[in-house]
Amino acid sequence: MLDLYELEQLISFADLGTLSRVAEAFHISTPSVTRAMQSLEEGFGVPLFIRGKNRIELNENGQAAVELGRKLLQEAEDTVNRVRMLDARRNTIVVKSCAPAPLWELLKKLSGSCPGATVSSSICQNEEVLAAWENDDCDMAILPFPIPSGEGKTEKFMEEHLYICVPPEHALAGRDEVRFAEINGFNFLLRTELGFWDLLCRQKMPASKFLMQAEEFAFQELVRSSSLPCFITDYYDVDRWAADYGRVAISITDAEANVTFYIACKPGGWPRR
Amino acid sequence: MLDLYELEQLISFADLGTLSRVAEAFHISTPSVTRAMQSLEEGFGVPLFIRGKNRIELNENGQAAVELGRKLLQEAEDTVNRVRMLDARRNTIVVKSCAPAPLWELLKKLSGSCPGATVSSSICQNEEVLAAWENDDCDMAILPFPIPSGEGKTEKFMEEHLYICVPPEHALAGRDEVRFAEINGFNFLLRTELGFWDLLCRQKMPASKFLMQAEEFAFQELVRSSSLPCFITDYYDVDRWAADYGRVAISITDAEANVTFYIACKPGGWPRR
DNA sequence: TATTATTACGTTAGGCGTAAAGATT
DNA sequence: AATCTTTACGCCTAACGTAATAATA
Repeated sequence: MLDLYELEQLISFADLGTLSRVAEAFHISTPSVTRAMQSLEEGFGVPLFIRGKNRIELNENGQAAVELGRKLLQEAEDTVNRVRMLDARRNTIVVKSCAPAPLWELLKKLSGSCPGATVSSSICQNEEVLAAWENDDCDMAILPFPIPSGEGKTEKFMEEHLYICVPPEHALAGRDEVRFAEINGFNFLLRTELGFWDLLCRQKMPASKFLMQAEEFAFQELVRSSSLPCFITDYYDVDRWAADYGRVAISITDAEANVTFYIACKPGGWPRR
Repeated sequence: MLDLYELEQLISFADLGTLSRVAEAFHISTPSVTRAMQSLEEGFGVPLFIRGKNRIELNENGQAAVELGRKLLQEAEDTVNRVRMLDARRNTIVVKSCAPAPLWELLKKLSGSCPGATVSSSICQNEEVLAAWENDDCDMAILPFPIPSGEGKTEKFMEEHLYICVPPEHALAGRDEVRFAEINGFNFLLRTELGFWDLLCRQKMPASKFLMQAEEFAFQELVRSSSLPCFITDYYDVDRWAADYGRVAISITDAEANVTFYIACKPGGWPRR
């Protein structure tokens, strides 16, 4: 029976050129390597080397064994990796969401209903979420529209309403509500990783520029210290949030700013089997 | 590192259903099998079994490992077999000939020039020889016409002339020479394994029937005891051969009965490297 | 009771490293 | 002298089988 460890040494020999270097690389003695190569030859049943008194090199069989052996080792590695992947995939709930708030809401619920489960979540654009859902690359999908779902079930999950948040001295501060068209052209502070909100803002306010901030802390400092408007949603207590930063919140009335999120779940409960 | 022996036991377990049967099949003790399965689980890094107190079965990981493992084991086997094949192929000269006589002649020469070599020879029809030559499935080819050969070289090898051999009381016994058309309709004794001669006879003498004899000894006895005509060629001493069986030899004058054999050799001498 | 998996345990075979030999550059 | 492969040899681990345990059908 072929020994993959010995085969690995053979391949290392092909790469390094001398048994001593193989021994060094594997942290074993040179006699061990010699014996491994002899055992390998025995296993193949044909000579693999041309032996001089103190030189050894691959013959044509050996070269073929190395080439085929590389493939075999790769396949062996793939074999265990695939099983591992399968296991990992089965024990993790993969969630793709188009926005942060409904994802957080879902994670909250999951930590209650599936306390042990590993959850792998990511926020991305609508199309990406849809693609993942259709390719079975996720177990749950959150989108701002009903999800066409043959298998599994899709249902209304939550609503979220968008506000802008401006300092009291801002031109719009006195307003009760606004429309995208009115704020198009203003520059905004914006968090990254907002999923479909990001794209929506750029589409509805093509004349605006957005100062992206990846870090929550940096974002908060900018909100506090600058007079640039930013966004907030009713996932938070909007008025208290605005007050904390010395600002006022103004509702956006466009239909697109008032979103209903839908969630789809693949069938088969947790943990799977 | 994955141990193929352990993997083989896992697969055997999938087939046999119980560790005891695996132990029996491998002629080892049950604890050995238990340990092998534990070691395998360790290697994969994920559980492969659902364990009861005295029951054990594959879980989903285990089933995947079995399926992938089967492939891997097959590939491991293929790996050593291919190297073996390569070695065998390199150390044997494969000869395909369309007829016995030039093959024997070649073998005689090879035993002189390549005393150590293993020679694998076979006699078959022209098309088969040509196909083998073109597919690199043989090192030397013998055919009754010049061989179209990009690589290697082709040259005239020998001539052979066909005779019929009849008892003195036979209707044709007095003739000096004959043509196929004249002997069409007579029934003949014929050896098997004659390659293209066989087909030639059937084509030139469609009205004749041929009593095929696989064994040389049986053939000779029939030649001696029956009055059926048979064939002989000048690869032997035709007159002496005929006399030994109390017969006379008559030359066939058709062009097709007087053949020039050509031989083609793949490049690269012997032994290869 | 018969079968099965697993643990415990003692023995042994085989694998490893050290040391040394032989050879080459 | 330095490097390299291979053999010899002794130790020691680790793999194996026997026996025992526990549980099930």
